[in-house]
Amino acid sequence: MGATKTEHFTHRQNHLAVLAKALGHPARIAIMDYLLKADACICGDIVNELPLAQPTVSQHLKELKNAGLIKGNTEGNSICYCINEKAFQQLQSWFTNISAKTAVKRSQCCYPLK
Amino acid sequence: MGATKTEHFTHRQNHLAVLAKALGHPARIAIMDYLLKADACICGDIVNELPLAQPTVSQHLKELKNAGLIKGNTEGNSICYCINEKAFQQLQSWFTNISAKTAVKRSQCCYPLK
DNA sequence: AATCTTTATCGTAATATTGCAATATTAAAT
DNA sequence: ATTTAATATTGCAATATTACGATAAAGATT
Repeated sequence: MGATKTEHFTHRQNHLAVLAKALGHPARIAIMDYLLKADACICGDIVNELPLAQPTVSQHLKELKNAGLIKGNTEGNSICYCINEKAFQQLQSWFTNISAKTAVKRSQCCYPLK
Repeated sequence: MGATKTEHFTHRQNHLAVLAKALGHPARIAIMDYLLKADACICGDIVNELPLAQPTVSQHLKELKNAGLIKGNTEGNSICYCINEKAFQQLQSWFTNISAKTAVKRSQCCYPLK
């Protein structure tokens, strides 16, 4: 026991979970924030922006990259990172779907007068 | 070591991470899917819908509830669940923000000809 | 070539998550 | 009051994550 039973779920469910899981750490949210804040992609100084040791940041970047949320481009001896729009579109379309559906049943759901 | 260093990040970053983390498991995506699929909130039969033992499902529901993503309403000896729209709006607005910003710099970012 | 800079990997300790059997709890039904 | 049904909690084993020091790798600089 202990390992997630991915085989019981759909490919889509597993994929959404992988994306969400990758964003499920404040350091990785902070990385995304930083990539967004900048006007262009970020080359090199992500480590200095975070309150974590370099190996830890490297590990977080790797996880975001494995999930497909960011792209990295070697530029000399440093690496330029930016957000991978496509992965975010998948998440966003799911959220849009949820918002649309919950809006429909908002009034009738869960806390009726009874 | 081993524990997430939440104190180094902003409240907003930690909160977004909590929401994303709660969605970072296929069983919990499946629960959300099921709550969405139904026309109204779901009373009672979530356990039967998932390929996991009852205590495991109960635990996943608890995590979604703790994160604020779903609401549970006791109805006799069963519980009615539905999605908490507000929590999703926070995530969605973040994603919308990301999409808008990445669209702007799409062409200039990360894989220049060079 | 030696050195510096940047990023990755290894190893490891601390902590968290996942899953479930067993058991408890709570309310309905008999 | 017992029994039944639905959900929660406890306890525990297996596995995963987090963090970082030490070290490696790869390109830039001198």
